[in-house]
Amino acid sequence: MAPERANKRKLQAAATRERMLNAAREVFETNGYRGATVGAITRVADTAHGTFYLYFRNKDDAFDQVMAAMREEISEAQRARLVGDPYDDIEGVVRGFLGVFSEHPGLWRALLEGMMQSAAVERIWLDTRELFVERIAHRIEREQAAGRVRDLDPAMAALALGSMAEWSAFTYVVVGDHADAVGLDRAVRTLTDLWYHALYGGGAPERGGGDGAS
Amino acid sequence: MAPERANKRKLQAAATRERMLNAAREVFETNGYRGATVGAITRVADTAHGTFYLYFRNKDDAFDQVMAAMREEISEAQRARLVGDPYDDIEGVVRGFLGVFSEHPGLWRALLEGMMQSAAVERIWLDTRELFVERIAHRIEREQAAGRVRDLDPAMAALALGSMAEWSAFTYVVVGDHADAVGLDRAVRTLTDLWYHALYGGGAPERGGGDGAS
Amino acid sequence: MAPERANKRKLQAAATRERMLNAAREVFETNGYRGATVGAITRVADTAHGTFYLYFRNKDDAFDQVMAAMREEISEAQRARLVGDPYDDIEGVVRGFLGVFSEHPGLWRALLEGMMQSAAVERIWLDTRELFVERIAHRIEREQAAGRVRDLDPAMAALALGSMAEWSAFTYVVVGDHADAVGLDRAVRTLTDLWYHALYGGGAPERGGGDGAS
Amino acid sequence: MAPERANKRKLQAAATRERMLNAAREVFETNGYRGATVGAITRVADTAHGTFYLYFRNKDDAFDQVMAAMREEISEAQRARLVGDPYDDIEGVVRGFLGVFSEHPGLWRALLEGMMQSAAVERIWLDTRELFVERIAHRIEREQAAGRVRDLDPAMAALALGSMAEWSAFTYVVVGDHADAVGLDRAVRTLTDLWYHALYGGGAPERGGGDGAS
DNA sequence: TATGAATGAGTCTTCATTCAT
DNA sequence: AATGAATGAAGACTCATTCAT
Repeated sequence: MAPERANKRKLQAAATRERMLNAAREVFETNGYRGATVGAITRVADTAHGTFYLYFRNKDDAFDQVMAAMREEISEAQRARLVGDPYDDIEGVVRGFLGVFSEHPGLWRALLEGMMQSAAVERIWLDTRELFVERIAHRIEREQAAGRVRDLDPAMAALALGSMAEWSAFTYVVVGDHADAVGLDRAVRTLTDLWYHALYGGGAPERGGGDGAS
Repeated sequence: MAPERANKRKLQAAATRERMLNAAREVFETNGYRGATVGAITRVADTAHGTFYLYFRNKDDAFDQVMAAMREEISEAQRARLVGDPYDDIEGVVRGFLGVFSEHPGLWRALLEGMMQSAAVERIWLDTRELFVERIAHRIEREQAAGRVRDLDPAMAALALGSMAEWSAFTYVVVGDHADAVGLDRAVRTLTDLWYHALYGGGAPERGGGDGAS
Repeated sequence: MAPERANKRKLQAAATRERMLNAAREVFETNGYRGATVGAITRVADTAHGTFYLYFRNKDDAFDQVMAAMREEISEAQRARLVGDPYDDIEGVVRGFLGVFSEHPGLWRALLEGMMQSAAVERIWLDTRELFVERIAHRIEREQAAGRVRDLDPAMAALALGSMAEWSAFTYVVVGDHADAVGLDRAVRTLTDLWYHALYGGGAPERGGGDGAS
Repeated sequence: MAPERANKRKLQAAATRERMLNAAREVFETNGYRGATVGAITRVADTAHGTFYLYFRNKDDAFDQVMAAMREEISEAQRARLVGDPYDDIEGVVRGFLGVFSEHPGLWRALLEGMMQSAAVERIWLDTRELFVERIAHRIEREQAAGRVRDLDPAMAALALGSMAEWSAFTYVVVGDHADAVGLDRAVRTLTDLWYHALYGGGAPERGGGDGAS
């Protein structure tokens, strides 16, 4: 009997939590980080103002939880393809990047906005970015070990290539608003091509520098 | 006499304007976009609160004027080296990017912060970025015409490479706080190397895609 | 069986009540009146939030119950020594005062804080104070009847001497944080001395006034 | 011309400040420390909410300024009579105490309430109290030097006698609401009498202790 | 008896902008 | 040209209390 009682209440609470989380996502998505107010979120969630603080410690925490869900989604998507043709792999990564940005443009904008204002959000962003960059770095190291990629600082190169993808995606998709299939494809092709050649691109320049990172 | 007096007034006004502009730069630099308040700026400029609105329409306008000065500076710096060895040229561009970020980290942070919050600042950022990207695109086109760079969408490629440099710089220098000579050098070398190979990198991948943009 | 069960329930309830009361005391002691929140109390008591209202009508009621326990303790302590040498008796009373304050400084602070905010707490304080003042007044009357103390309004004098002890104790022990043995002793000696002379102090002033209250 | 302009504005500002300060005093007086809200103060002062922060750093600061005015008033009143007949002097001090409390009962209540909640207000109270206690201590020392008062710790005795007056006043006048002339007189007479005898009271008790503080 | 989810009123503080002087 | 007093909207967070389970 007791468990039933508890169950019903827990169910209701879970429903509220979900409503609240969805409301938070929606509000951050449309209003940006600073523009998202607790009042707006509870209005959408259709709860009392105070209820917000039952599920989130504060605004940053709410944002963190929203982003955690997205991080999960990304991680899942990236896990998929990992071994195969280098070119295809890169294309997969690039497409993944652009896909994430085009599916949640508002959220990324909010993340980038928030990281400039709140140390807590900066932390969230760093965590999210690590997902990408570390994976890229490992991949580069593996290819270097296999002798397929020249000598380069893997961490720095990963940061650079990840930055290329991230900021291109943000610039082109979020700011430039090119989230249509055509625009996306154009971006994927060019980014993949550049990325591929950047790593696997043939001979060193005449006046050495390829060995600069050694 | 009257003209002299008028002259004197004008001179004084110009001095106030300069003091105000410098104060604005300083405050945006240290406090960020949102953190910069009119009160802080006038306090630094040592003027009355209301005087701010004599020289700026509003906060965005002040930021615009601050960034315009920096834009000028950048433009100047980039104009310098343009023809020469491809590798050296790229290194120059990359070094320029990183230099700008490491010299005004707070201002860039403020720019990036502001662009997420204000359409006006977004416009400022777009203008500033154009300086870089357009120049890169032209260069790529020229190199393609000379047969030294393969077929690629020049605009998209410029956006991608510019993004790589911009976001790497921001991530590494501003957020990561690697503004020391060693860190900067490491970044310059790797970015230059990747950029160079991305464009001039040898043979096409086995399963064509380099021609994807054609 | 039924009675046993009922018994068991009652026992459990009593245990919960005690836990709750102790928790309340602890929280009032450390957080003050306003700073003591229902949440903090239930957290310490390790019960659900709502359980608080099973044992207390509200915050004031909880405080009342906490203070009732202390009042009991004080009453006990004061009952002890009552007849004997006047000086010793006064010293006993004074020491008692200071002892109570130095043993529960937080609680007294909370009492004094609460009485300014809540009529209910003011009532509690008045009740607690009566314990002291009335006893002092009786004693003065008795000594007057015995011809050992001059003519004075006993109620007013009791209020005055009680105030001296109470506020000295609060000021010196609670606010001034002199709860060490040395500080306490210094206070006891001086207070006793003043109190003694105030009542038993020799001749009337030249320009009568000792008979003012007659 | 300029000075005239400035003058007019300054005059207006001074008027606003005064209105605000009076409003603050009134609100603290009637609502107590915690009950006084910025909104209530600006409503009474008939200004915008934000104007409050033009004249006060925050609530504590407002309270401080209100109390500073009262402190001034007290200091003035106490300065008056200092040398003369011991009994008269004490009566003057006692009457001063009670007068202050009976004229601003709400303010004292607020002070005592606030000091339990805010370290800043505690500081204010300590400052205010020093006015009284230090003067009393000096007086005692002088009388001891003149051989008219027996050996007693002057600081502790001053604290005790000041406490008697302060807390009696608070208890009797503010809480007990005896601010009428009759009640006040009754208190003044008894307090003066006790205070006088406490210091100048005849022979030491049979079982020494008067020299306890030596 | 016990739980704990939900409520919503209440408060301080910041700041861009205006305008009379 | 310069001043600086005044505005008032906006927003995050707390907490005593209730009530369905």
